[in-house]
Amino acid sequence: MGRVSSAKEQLMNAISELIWSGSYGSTTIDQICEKAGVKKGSFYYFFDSKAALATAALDAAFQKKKVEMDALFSATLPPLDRIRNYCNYIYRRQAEIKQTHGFALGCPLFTLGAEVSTQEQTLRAKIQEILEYHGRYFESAIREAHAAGLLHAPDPAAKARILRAYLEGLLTQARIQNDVEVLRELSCGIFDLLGIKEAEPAPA
Amino acid sequence: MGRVSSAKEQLMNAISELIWSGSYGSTTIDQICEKAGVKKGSFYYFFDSKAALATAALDAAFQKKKVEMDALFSATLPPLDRIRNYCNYIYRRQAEIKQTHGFALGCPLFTLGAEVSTQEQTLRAKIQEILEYHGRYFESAIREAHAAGLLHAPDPAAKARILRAYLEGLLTQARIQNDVEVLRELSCGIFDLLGIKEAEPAPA
DNA sequence: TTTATAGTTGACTAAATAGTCAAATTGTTT
DNA sequence: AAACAATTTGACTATTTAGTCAACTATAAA
Repeated sequence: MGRVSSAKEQLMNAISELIWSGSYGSTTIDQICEKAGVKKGSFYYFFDSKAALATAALDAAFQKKKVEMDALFSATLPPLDRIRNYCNYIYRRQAEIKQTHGFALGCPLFTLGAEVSTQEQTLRAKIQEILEYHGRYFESAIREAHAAGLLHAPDPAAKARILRAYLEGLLTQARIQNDVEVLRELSCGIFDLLGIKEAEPAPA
Repeated sequence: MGRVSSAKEQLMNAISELIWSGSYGSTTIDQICEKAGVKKGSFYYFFDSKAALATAALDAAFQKKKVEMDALFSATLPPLDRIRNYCNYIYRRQAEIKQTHGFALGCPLFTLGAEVSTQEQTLRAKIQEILEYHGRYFESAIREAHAAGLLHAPDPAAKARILRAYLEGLLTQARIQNDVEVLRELSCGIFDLLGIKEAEPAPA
């Protein structure tokens, strides 16, 4: 009952875009509302603050992303292929972003986390939660690869953390240098870290 | 002639602290001035903008840091010891920061770079310059280690980039999780990436 | 078609923020 | 000690920003 609205979704999309292409601190509520085509009164009808909206937006974005991740890390694939898949996916995606936005934007979660982690604790907690979730895809693939004797990783969780540090570091380098090409090294480095020889770089 | 002043230095120290412990976007000129014990008029007497001050501050901070870096990567040390040195230094330093600030702050350059790279191009350029400079310490150590047959790295520059991506990724993880302990894995991961077996974690 | 409910609007206030400037002050040089 | 140049100051303006609210509107259900 009552009228229905897409304002919530509009606002979440708007803040995601603005933070990713700029930063959390530099996006104002007015900007968000304008981009969303929603008046400020409606903003405050749905959300208490910018931080609350951002938190909700992260959740919503991850629900969408999860579908893609599940496909890339599908259990039907050999475990190392899942990781390779994901590396290539990241390169392609960032190249696409650079094409459309003019900037290599890196990982929205990690960038935002680095910015707000000392200031917005609920946001920080949400980001940490999602990042950990991402880690599980790696952990599972590594565990399976280890069991299959494809590599030596007695502590898959630790290995996954290392891999993700490298991955996020490289993505952030891409953002800072505004250069997607640094991501060509992604899969090489990952397989280096896994102790596996793998010559071919990401396809162009 | 005329009077002398420490306001410039005060302002540079203040903005460095504030950005590191918070973020670029959330530190205001008023805050900077207050922390520096300097009136806003003086701020604008010395600097055109927050971005200009930040750029100057990065330069100044790096001049100081360089002395430490030169010592840690001293040519008198075996090349792999330099890298191990630096890893341990980072862990100790971050632990110290967490002690005094209550937060693991990570790398100020990387965090700032991630935040502003799409918005403040002169800042971005300066950050990139300094980060590249840091990379040279690694590159040189790796080249020397390779020449000495301590590891296999035919492209030391590429290897250095990979190492630094991992290093910065891990530091940023420490910031996001507000947990220094993730840095225990730093040297293990680094030596993994270098293709060297090394069991012992960072000392407590 | 009424009614209750969910959502929208714009006009408003208060506070924070960036940026300016003429006058005052202080240290250096002669 | 006079003159000069470098720095400081506080009081100012203009803008941006967050946040509020009562009146209004659309829709689903009764």
